[in-house]
Amino acid sequence: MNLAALFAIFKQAKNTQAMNVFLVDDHAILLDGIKSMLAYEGSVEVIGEANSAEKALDFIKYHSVDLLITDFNLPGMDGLALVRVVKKISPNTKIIVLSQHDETHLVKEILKEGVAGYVLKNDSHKELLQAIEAVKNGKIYLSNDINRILIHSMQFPDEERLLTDREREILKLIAQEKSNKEIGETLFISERTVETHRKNIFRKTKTSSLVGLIKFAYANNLI
Amino acid sequence: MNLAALFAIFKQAKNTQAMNVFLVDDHAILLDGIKSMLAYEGSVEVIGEANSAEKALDFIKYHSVDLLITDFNLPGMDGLALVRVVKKISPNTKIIVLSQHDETHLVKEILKEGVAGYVLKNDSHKELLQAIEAVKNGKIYLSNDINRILIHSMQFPDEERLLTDREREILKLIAQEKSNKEIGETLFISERTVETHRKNIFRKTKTSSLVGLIKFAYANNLI
DNA sequence: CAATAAATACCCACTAGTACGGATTTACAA
DNA sequence: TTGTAAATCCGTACTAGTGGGTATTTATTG
Repeated sequence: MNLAALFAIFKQAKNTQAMNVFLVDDHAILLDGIKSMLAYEGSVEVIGEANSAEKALDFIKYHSVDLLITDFNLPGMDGLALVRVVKKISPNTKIIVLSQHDETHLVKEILKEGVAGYVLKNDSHKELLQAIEAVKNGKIYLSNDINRILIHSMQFPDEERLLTDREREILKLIAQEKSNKEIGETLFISERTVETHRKNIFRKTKTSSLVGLIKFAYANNLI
Repeated sequence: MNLAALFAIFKQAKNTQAMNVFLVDDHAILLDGIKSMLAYEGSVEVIGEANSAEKALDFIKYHSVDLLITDFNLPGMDGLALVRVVKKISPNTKIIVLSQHDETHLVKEILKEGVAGYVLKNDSHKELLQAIEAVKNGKIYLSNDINRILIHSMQFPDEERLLTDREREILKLIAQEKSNKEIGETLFISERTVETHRKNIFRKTKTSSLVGLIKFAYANNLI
């Protein structure tokens, strides 16, 4: 009998009402690490994993999942889109988002979708375990850093909506290598209007070069 | 007595010649995951961890480390720089690089420094364990994907040196929001020369807009 | 109702960069 | 030695974008 088997017995012994968990992350190492970490916990059982949102949906469509732990950045369909679909097709599935991102805008965006937890990859594993525990008890769990960010955004509400929706839309098109003219044609507005938006975007993001703007777009996950 | 304690006893029992390991990654969750994963392995003992290259060096300066497992992307000093310093101050320390990057150029760059292993974060944890096992036996371990990349680069040697050193240097400066004039002043060359390089960079990278170029720079870790 | 924010649109002057072009020196490999 | 690659440099014409304005309409909010 090996250690893993021995371990399984112990786990089962203290396992009263285990919650089934499905993991999504494109980094297999991280996935394995979390699985390994959860193996110590009798309260959860990992029933599956996927390295993309699409594969995760394939599973969730046909299986009942209590808890979904997903990365934000995924190849193809991203974490936000996954959350939206899961909330629709399986409303009882709780979701914990595991992300690198601590930008106010992104955090708020995904919290609006009604996720049960948000933990940063920079946080220790204890935060994740606490989040799982909280979710089991029907609570919402945000890691310390996220709480701090949200409080900050309440204290300085002007920072959060830096760019308007339209400006954001235009910035995305700029990042798609479109010229002002093309953007105007795409959005059915005059090139002059695009220029004005562009000026405002530069002013608001405190950048003066296109390069700086693209960096901003990267930092804010607009690319 | 809890499970962890019980586990420690088993570990010690089968522990013959454990290798001490130091981990470096800026994502605490990943760090915790790997630690948890290695806890099953009697052959290695994690003696420390750090979330930055600088902190890792502080430790390595005063302690003997058999194996260093480090991320490539780190805040501040990056993995490549860390490897170089460690190879200098502690030549007997073996190094396994754990990275998201599979760009030929980056992989070759770090392999040149004489690391003992290179595993992608996309690989499963088995690859990492195999790498550790190989390193213990004095071998060099490259994960499957990395091997494939290296073989590909041998088959298509023209792809790897897409940009010359000078062009790379100039691209970095472009990405730092410098104008052609400023770049010329920085490198003590004429603005015209910078223009020529710029043209060549655009041609070689098959991009036509600055935005596309910045994206290329991101993809190739030049930013 | 007044004030504000967002989206729309235009003018003018200016500059940085683009797109052609061509050219020289150095170094290294066939 | 001949050829190639890399790095250096220049001219001219053109365009896209920058920076400075101003102004209108619509919607929201105090």
